[in-house]
Amino acid sequence: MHPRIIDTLKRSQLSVTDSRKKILELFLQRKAALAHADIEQHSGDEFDRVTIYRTLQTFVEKGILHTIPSADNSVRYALCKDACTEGHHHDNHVHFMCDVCGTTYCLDHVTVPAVQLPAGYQVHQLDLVASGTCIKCQ
Amino acid sequence: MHPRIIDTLKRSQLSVTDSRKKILELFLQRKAALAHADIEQHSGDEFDRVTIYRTLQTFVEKGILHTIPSADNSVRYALCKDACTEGHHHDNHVHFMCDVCGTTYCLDHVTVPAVQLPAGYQVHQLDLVASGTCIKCQ
DNA sequence: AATATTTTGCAACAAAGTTGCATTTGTGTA
DNA sequence: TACACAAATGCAACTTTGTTGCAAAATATT
Repeated sequence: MHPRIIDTLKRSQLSVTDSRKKILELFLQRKAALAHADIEQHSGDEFDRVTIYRTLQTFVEKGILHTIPSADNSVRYALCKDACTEGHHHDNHVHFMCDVCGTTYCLDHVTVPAVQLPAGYQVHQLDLVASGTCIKCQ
Repeated sequence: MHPRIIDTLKRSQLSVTDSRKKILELFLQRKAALAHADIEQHSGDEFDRVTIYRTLQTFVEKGILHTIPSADNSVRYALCKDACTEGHHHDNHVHFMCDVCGTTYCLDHVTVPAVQLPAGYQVHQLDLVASGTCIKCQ
């Protein structure tokens, strides 16, 4: 088990349960973002579907995961950078979604450039999703 | 009926049907983006749910509408700029989603800035969604 | 007006997401 | 360690959302 798992859960004042440990481990192992369905597959029949929904929701609320918008009605989740060392951290990085293999990546080192919006729009968040062909699918 | 409706459909080689006229008119009337559910509400029991799904899909394929990604599992649709005069036109404008009233706007005059991605990622599309508080909800 | 093509509505289904509640598991404390 | 309290899980039932095939209806073509 990844050494940060327990810490991460305790820092967020969450009970340390099997499903949370397993789901968090999944995200730590794979660098890519995961949709609900991916997690359901990877965890087999180990946990109830409802538990997975609730766990994801909890993790988002606690700032452990963030959501990545998509145009295909399947929201992906990814670890918040430094979630396991510093807690919630808003950094507005770019996401990349591969049209071929479907993998979604957090490009942690590419930040969303500032955008000048018309007067009257107060921006709280900026999501930039690039899509195309990823390194592996060229 | 909006004068451009018939033209738009014919230019895309689509049969001019009641549901298509009505749905296109909805988009022409309201400036904001619409989700499937919005359309279902606004058209009452006039059309079958399936027809609405298929119409939206057709309009996207023909370049009449484009999709706007979201993090809440409800893709919005909006008229492609100049869809009714010039056909499909790729312009990568910014979208704004209001957290308060839920309205999604196309900011046609704000373009998505170029982003430098790591080598190996081939970008075909860029979607920038800003969220926060819109003019009406301040 | 007659025929060919396209679109629609229906029905049945599949997938995705939600809610309430009893049971189980985890946490803090004596 | 055992106890009591709090929190999380699993189950069942349900709602919502999206898909598919096919006959009937509407539209386009001649």
